[in-house]
Amino acid sequence: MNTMARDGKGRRSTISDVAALAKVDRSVVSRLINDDPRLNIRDTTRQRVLDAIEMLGYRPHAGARSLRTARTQTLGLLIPDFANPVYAEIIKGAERAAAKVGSVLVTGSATGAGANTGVYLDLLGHGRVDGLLLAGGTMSASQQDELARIRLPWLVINQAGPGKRRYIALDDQKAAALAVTHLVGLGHRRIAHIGGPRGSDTARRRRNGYLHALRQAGLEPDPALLVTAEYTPEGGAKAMTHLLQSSAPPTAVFVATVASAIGALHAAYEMSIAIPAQVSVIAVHDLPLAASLIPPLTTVRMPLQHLGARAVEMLLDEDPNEDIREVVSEPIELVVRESTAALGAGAGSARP
Amino acid sequence: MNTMARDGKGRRSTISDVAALAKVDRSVVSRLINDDPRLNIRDTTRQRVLDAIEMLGYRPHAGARSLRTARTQTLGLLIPDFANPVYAEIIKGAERAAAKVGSVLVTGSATGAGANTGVYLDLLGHGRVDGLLLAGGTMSASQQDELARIRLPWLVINQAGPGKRRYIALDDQKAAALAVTHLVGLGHRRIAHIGGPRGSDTARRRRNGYLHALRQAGLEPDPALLVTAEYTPEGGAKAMTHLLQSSAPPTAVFVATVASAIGALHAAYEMSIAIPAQVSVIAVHDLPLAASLIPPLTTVRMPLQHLGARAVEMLLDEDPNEDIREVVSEPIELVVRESTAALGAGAGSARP
DNA sequence: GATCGGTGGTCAACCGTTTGAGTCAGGCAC
DNA sequence: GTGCCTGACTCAAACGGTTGACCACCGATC
Repeated sequence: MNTMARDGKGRRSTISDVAALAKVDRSVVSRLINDDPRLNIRDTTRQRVLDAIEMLGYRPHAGARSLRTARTQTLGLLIPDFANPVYAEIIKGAERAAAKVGSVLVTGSATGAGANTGVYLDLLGHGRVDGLLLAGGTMSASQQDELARIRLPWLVINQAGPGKRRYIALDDQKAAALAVTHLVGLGHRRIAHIGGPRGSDTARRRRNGYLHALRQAGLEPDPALLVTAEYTPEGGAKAMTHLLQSSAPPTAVFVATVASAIGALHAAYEMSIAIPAQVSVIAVHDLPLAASLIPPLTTVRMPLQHLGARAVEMLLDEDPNEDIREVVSEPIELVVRESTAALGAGAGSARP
Repeated sequence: MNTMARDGKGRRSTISDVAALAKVDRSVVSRLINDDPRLNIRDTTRQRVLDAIEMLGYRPHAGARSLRTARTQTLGLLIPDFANPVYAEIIKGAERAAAKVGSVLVTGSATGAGANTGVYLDLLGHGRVDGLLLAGGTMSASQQDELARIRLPWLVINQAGPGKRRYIALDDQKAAALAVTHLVGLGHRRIAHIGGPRGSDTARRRRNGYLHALRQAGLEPDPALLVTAEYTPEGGAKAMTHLLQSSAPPTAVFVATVASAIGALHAAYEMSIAIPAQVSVIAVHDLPLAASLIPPLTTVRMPLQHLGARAVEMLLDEDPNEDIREVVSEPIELVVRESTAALGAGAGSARP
């Protein structure tokens, strides 16, 4: 009997197929696969059911289940671009945290949907995920309202500030201060900043941290040393070229992210300017890549995986109607490699 | 009336709430949002319904819908690791293709699930996605059987070979031949290969292409010049160091992927070996990053975005019970930058 | 010999949508 | 006046699981 559901090209088998084959009620099958403690079952019966499941290749239908239970065991993460390696780290942490609570994390990028977050909000909006994480990018107030209206728990990653209601962010200001202080400690006075794009919240905070740390060190920021760039190698290269061509170039550069730093190093190479002999370079985010650049890049390590994991936890634990504002400050630490050197160490420290 | 569903902290609004508020039957609402051609509706009624939807912030419940229609408008993509930038390109292409047919692509990585693909098969298995794309990694025959049993359309990206039943892959053999031929054309005879990890299918095909192209050029492959490495900078660095320390080092190296090439360039830098003056380096995959390496990396460009897009199309178009074997060979082309040079061009072409 | 408490299940309502089939009022042809 | 059509809806049965309530049987207890 029931071979139709087993080997036909036809429909997938359902819980009723399993129940019929095992000669029990559907509810027994359901309680068994969910280990419902209210289930009392003979070992022989249990085995019959398990055999039937195996024989039919039965998997519960996620839609039906979520319809009844109002839970999907799925979390969504929306990022602007998979090509930015920073997100790979955040995703890794978030996936692990999700797995720990028996959920699966699915990630999508705004590029695919024509940079239109709205499309994803529609598609993921209701009954597909239990919560939505929004990383990077920019979020308008109306988009926040929209999210709240949908009654979906949500959390923004790395966008802080007074206009935001539910976020978790890294302490970018501290990271910037750490970088600038390192350069100052090496004797640098003309310290430039290749910041992130306008509108980016992390860029704003790192820039503030840079300005603040300079002043703390008794240095007056020079507007000519403050430029912006996309978070890409191309952006970083353009900005670095601009800085190095100026009449009074910096002796050290604090780059807002490692992707831009790759371009910055490359621009210096193209102009035959030795790093760190002539110019020191330091960047935020200690990605695996950083150690393999030429020269190995001095960075400020940020707890990206932790950020992703913590975001998942808060999304699930906190009341979806309350505001969330959390800033992660630990551990943020300097990783000194070969792209920074003391001012005036001169060509002596340059590689041949 | 019905304020409960609108502004209470309570449940999300359903199609019934909308119908009640607009004083029509649920079916009218349903047909309206799906533009069912069988719907005849007065303009005033239509507006009432639209207003009710807007007022309640109504979104259809994806689970209920997929339960009824047996479609989710969602496709899943499983990759081994988000840190590998090759996948960023594939994802981009796949997302765009999915969006074009009104679906959303969600991506997950095996790392999050403890490297256990099985977990994802369970979670995504049934009723959550309309089809599953599996990229990279390795797939056993039993896993293929499992997928077939679940009756979910699936397709493997970049794993070809006789044991595989449903795949789409790039012509890695051609890419390898292009690389080797370029090096041979520059006069190189001792050409090494830093291949991908054992078990990787792309690695196997690139290695075969390398061996075949060498023989085509009348060169006998030297086993000492054939090493393997993980698809990471660290892996590439280790392999390169090994090659360069040998008593008879190569004059050119064909690296299986750009991530490893980053490490290879770095290893040469650490050993003060000039690229390309002393050793030429070429790699597969022309990622944006390649142009920003030091020196800019000569690569073989592969249509990664096209691969992702085509995978989505085939997943949806082809009969899920038939085998699929497609190899994409066009466009695959050489991108010459500065990491390769003619044999014996000597230190003259090296940068200061 | 009626009652009690497990044990090992069964029954049926419900979750939110979709969709084939049916209803009903009004207009038109004959 | 009857029949037929059409426009504008309404009705109700699925879809596949979950879960609180219920039941039949059996051995033990009072």
